[in-house]
Amino acid sequence: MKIATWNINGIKARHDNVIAWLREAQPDIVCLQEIKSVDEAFPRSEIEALGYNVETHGQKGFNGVALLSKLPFDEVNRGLPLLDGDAEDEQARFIEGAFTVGDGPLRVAGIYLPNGNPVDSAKFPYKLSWMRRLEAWARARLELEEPLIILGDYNVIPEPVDCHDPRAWEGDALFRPESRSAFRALCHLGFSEAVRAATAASEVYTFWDFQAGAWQKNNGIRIDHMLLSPEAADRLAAVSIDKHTRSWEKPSDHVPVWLDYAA
DNA sequence: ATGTCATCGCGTCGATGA
Repeated sequence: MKIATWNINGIKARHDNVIAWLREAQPDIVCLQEIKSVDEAFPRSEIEALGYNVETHGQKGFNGVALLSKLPFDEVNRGLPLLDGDAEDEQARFIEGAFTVGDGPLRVAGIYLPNGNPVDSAKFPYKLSWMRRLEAWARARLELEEPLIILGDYNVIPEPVDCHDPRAWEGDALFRPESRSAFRALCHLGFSEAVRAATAASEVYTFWDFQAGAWQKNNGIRIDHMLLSPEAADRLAAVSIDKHTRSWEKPSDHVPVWLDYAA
């Protein structure tokens, strides 16, 4: 079965592209980020008509995540738990679904990790604290020893090979040592990162900026990731990036990334 | 590193976020 992530950069602007891609790619489970919509404004019934169960965690104007699944949801959780001392978090960036695949469980968490720029603002510490929360949550989930996939827009460029021009990203929140180190710490809990489990190739990107002809110059970055628990990694059969959607009319700046999971 | 894009607000552009 096909499990995918896509930062669509607004469901209102991307409505037709999302429907077209669902019809074309036929994914079984999809995590969408940046729906930029409240739950009531999400085109739920239209996507249900394509055979999906739909769960959203939206907010007005910004952020917002959704889970679409051809399998029924056994459980849905919205929002990443806080740690002791954390302030309330109003931002909709996390949704988790539990499913039954064959006779076993599968957990899928869709995340939209904070961008963190500019680094001299409160946004950067918010990013790092969000990553600490994600690590704590993931650590607890791993104790279940179940197939778990955490996928979405991580807003982290893991290594220099994951961007066209590393020097241009020096100092950026996506490439700061603190961000990369927190991402590595998460992986080192025991996750396999699907794209790098499949290939060591360079110029493998998932995002191209709208500005300065980034797409035409292939000036991209790899920031949309899929992390698999050991139980899920055992079933990883293939990985792919739907790069062609970046040249569609009115594209998102991100493209869908997906894996084939042996059911 | 900015040649862009999406959204909101009550306004037909500016602020904000990425």
